Amino acid sequence: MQTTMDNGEAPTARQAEVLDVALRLLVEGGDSLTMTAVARRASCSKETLYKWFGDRDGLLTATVQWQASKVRAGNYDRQHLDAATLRESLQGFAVNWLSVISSATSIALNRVAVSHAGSGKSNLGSIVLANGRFAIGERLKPLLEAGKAAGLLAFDDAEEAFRTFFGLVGRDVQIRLLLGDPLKLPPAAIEGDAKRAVDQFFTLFGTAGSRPKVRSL
Amino acid sequence: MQTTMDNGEAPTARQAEVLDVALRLLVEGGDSLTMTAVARRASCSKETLYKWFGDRDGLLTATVQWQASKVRAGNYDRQHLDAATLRESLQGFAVNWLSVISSATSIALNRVAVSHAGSGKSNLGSIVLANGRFAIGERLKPLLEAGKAAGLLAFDDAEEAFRTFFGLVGRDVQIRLLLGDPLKLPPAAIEGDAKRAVDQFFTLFGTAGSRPKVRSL
DNA sequence: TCCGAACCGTAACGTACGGTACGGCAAGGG
DNA sequence: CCCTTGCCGTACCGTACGTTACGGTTCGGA
Repeated sequence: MQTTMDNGEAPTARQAEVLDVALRLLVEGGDSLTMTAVARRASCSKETLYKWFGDRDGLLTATVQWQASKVRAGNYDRQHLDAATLRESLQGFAVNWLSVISSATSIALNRVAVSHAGSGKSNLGSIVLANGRFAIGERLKPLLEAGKAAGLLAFDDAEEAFRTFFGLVGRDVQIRLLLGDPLKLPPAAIEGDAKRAVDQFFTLFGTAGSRPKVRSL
Repeated sequence: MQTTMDNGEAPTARQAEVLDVALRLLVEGGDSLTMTAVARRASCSKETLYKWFGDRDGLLTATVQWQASKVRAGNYDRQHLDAATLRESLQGFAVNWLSVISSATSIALNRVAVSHAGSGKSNLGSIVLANGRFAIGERLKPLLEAGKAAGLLAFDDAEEAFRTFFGLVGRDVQIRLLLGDPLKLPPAAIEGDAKRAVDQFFTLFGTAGSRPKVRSL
């Protein structure tokens, strides 16, 4: 018999319950996710954990994918694109991204994925990368291309433009949080940062018709 | 008796040898740094390790500080500052920073620091942050202030300007590398990224007299 | 020459945790 | 009613590793 979750099947309600417990333990402290702790907190037996997830890495992988499946947001594809809606969409992306990377869950998940990328004993890093950095890239690039097609943006390579946007939005936030900096990002700060980043992005890549009134902060 | 390295004293030659071994093990794989492995590779006894560093965390801390002490670069403080030298200095910073964060040593160190920041059992995160992100900030801000005083840059808050510079230079590089993305940054790419980042920075914060001829990439 | 300090090498201890085995219980199906 | 299936709870095993202990060697200084 093989484990229940080796493939891409959705977890059952009970399994989701277990994964939520795992997520909570991960947030509480990187290494407090032991099989025994999960079993106790989820009121299930270790035998069940091993049947469902194979081993500890399997549980970790399923947990990361479980969280990823919860975060996935809708794409921004509009028919009508003018400067205002483009700006608004970009700001929405920035707010969403900053909210995600500053959340306790994301920080915990990225920490464990970074650790495992170092030990090379699983591909948690790839999973987090695919559902974080690359997922948002793939969702944002069509918007950038649309902006370019509408004459609102000017760039050669959408990937490069996105990477600059990524840098303007995230700056030093993620690495500081991962390293334990007690940085606080209340909603107001996120909103302000997103607006500044989008302004700066338009300063760099906007065409004459789409420039902000006020220059960078 | 207390451990030899509880304070800020410089390690002896023999201790430096041990710390280099620890560094090498850290690079080889996050969790391959065991006390036994260090002792064997450094041809020293575990007893000595414990006498010198107290415990495993002490050894880790000393290792991180040892690496930090090797990286420290000179400040860029010139008397004469024109647009060209400012640009050159910023580019130097960017090249240096990208080289550091893409080095195997830095990646390994940041990984272990991130892990420990999650477990909260030591302050490796603070140390890495202080010698990385914040050290470069403190070294760069005087340069930015000088640029502002010389009428070459315009910004309200040097810290905010620096954070934008940080984002433009690093973009997604550090998180991708930490998560195991097989991203290659050959010297030519670093040079190109640094130039692009500085160009963009001048587009955002440069005054009329210091703007680049070519707009962003 | 003798002594002690520093250090090497190795053996040993304690523990935490991943993984397995097994007994018991409840539910559903023949 | 009985058998199977799935699961809980717990006890257990093996191992890896941090930490300690100890015997043996080198070396400098009295």
